[in-house]
Formats: sequence, C-alpha cells, structure tokens
Amino acid sequence: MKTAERILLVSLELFNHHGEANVSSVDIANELDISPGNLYYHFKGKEVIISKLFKMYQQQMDKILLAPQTETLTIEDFFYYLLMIFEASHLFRFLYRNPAEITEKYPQIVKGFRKQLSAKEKVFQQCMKSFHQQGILLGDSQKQQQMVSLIGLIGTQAPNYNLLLGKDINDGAYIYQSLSTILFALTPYINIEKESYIELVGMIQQASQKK
Amino acid sequence: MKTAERILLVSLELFNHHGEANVSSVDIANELDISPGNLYYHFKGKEVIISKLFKMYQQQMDKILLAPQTETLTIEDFFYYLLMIFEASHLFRFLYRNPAEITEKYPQIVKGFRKQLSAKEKVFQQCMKSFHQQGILLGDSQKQQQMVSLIGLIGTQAPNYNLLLGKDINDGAYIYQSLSTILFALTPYINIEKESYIELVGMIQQASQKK
DNA sequence: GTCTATATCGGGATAGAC
DNA sequence: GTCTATCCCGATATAGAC
Repeated sequence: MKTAERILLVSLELFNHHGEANVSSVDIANELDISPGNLYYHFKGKEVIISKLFKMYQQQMDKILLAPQTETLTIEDFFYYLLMIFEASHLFRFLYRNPAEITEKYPQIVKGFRKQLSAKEKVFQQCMKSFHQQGILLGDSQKQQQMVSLIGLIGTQAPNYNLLLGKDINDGAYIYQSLSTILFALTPYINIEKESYIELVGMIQQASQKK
Repeated sequence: MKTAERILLVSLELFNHHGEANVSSVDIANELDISPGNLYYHFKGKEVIISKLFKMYQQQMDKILLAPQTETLTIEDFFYYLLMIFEASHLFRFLYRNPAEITEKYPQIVKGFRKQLSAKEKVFQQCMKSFHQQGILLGDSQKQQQMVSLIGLIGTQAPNYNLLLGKDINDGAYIYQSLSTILFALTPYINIEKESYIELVGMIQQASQKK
C-alpha cells in the first residue's frame, strides 16, 4: 500500500478512537513509523488529511443518498436505508465527535457538511411523504417535519450521547439503539402489520450482531 | 464585584460563546483587562476555573432535581420541570459542547457529570412510572426506558445538533424545539385531554418568547 | 520518498517586583 | 492583589541531506 493511503487509513483510525483534537501529526507519524517530515511530504498538515477524509466520506454518502427513492418505499426499506447511512457515518465518526470545533477549525469542510446534512433531511422528508401518500404514515406535514428532525438528531448525536454516558462507541452498538429509538418514535404514527413490525425488530437486532 | 467572581462569570461567558477549547487563560485575562499573572493568582489554570464552574452548575441542578416528586405529577408539571433543567443546562452549555474532550481533559469532573446524568435519568424514570401508575401513560417499562433515553439524548445533544446545522444557539431557542420534540414523541403514549394538550403547547411557546 | 534537525508559534505556568 | 518578564512545552511546519 502506498504511504499516502496508509497515512489516510491510520489517521482515520486514530481520529475515530481518540478524537481529532487529541491526535497530532507527530502521533500519526509515530503510529506509521515514519518521520514527521515524511508525513509533511505527503500531506501538508492535518487539515489536508481531514479534507481528504471528508471527501472520502462524502463520496460514500453520496452513493447511499442517491439510492433510488421508489414511490412504493416500505418501512423496511427505510430502516435498511438508515442503517446504511449510520454505518457509513460510523466509519467517519470523528467528524461527529465535535462538530463545533471541526467546523471552526476547518472551515473548508463546513459547507460540504451542511450541504450533506440538508440533503439527508430532504431525503428523509421524501420518505415520509411517500409513506404518507401510501397511507402508511399518519400525521400532518408538521409531524413529518418533526420526525425528520428527530431522525437527524439521533443519527448525528447518538455517538456523542453514548460517549457522555461513558460507553465505548467503537463497536457501533449505538447504531442498533438509534434504530430502535427511531422505530419507537415512528411506530405510533405508522400502519404496520404486527408481523412486519416483528420482522423489522429482528432485522435491527441482526444488524447489531453482525459486528 | 471581587476579581475571583468576575473571572468566573467572564470565563463562563467566553466558554459558552466560543467553546472551552478556543478560550485560553490569556483570552480570559484580556477580556477582564487584567494580567495573566493576576489570573493565575486567583485560579491556577483553566482547570480550576472549570471545576468551579461545574460545581456551580451542579448546585443549581441539584436544587432542581430535588424538586418534589409528587405521586400526582401532571404532564404539565413534567414539562415545566424539563424546562427548568434545560434552562439551567443552557447557562452552562459549554459543558455539553464537547463532552468527549471536556471529560478527557478534566477527569475530575467526569464522575460528577455522569452521576448527575444518571440522577436525571432516574428522576425521569420516576416520572414515567408515576404517569403509568396514574394511568396517564401507556406502554411497558421498556417503552418507558426508551422514552427516558430519548429525553436524555434530546436534552443533552440538541445544542450540538443545532450548532451542526449552523444555527446560533446562544438565544436558547432550541430549548423550545426540544420540548416540542419530546412532546411529539410522548403524545401518542399518553392520555391527555385536548385542551390540556393545547395549554401545554401554549406553555412551551410562551417559554420560548420569554427570552 | 524518507530522514534529521531546526525554526516557529501559542498556550500554560511561575518568579519576583510593586 | 496586581503587574512584567520569562520559562516551558507540545504541535505545526520547513530546510536540506540522503
């Protein structure tokens, strides 16, 4: 593997586990057993590394967000879809660990970050709308909007909340909890057959054990 | 006002607005028009300042959490109660801006922080239980637990989510949204008369305009 | 591409005069 | 209590040899 690629992977690993602010360029170089000078030959500072990592994240997410939005979207589809989004975000979870600092320190990525967030919310909105049109979802557009916000909040902040509670988030177990919580909030508003509901719960549990 | 007190107030202000990590001891001294040396005479470093601020927060919160938990707690009581908690947290919002870093950097306060969090969850649990016993709340204990977690997540992470969306959180408008979201999630599970519901929504709106 | 050595900068922290 | 001056240290960044 090329050095540049190794730098990116190791940086991602270290950022995810210790937080971007707690990892210096020297730390990265040490982990790779290369000199800081060499690191700087490939990437002129942490900023460039992070920009690159963000682009990688963006590419992955763009693919997921472009997943076909059929008019006959099922609840199961939607949760599978959420799972994919959450798993992709988990791989780049350092970006969500401290959004305030990251966006202040690296203003270049703020725009992309916000754009992606609103893209996600838009997709969620479309899903809700589709459910509503199919008669699956009860509740006016205001309720739908609230559901979308709640999904956004849970999806982006669940890792931080778990960190706050002192839990280790590296295994990604919180993803399963997030999906459960969303299902909990959504259930009263949807028409879903009991067996479909049970199947969905099963799917979520299965996903959690895959790790 | 004594210098020590002024230091605490100004520090809190700066931390809340710019984030603890972005405010150096020199920044604090400059804002107060005193020398860094003088600052260190009163508080030996940022750590001591933050410990003190956290204690102040803890005292405020302890008072609120000790509020009498009657067996006839109403939904309105509960939301008023949440409002008090959220407002107190808002005054010390820097503590929630980057929990991961704060707890790593200042291990002394971690214990207190977690203890307080679990105290809050415990109180929420009692409230849910009370509602259940009064026949106000539907749902088994698992649902109740999920509700408690959701309230915890919203209560602690809503500011960060709004920061992520690029909103200014200093006016505290997100508090109103948080209460609305919690009401949105709770409503399907509670027996509440239409007029009580409307009154509650009114209370929340009123609180938001108080600022 | 990779190394060593070094420069720079900012924040944290202290000594000693007033 | 408050100031100035200074030190220490870690992180960023670069120059130049190999």
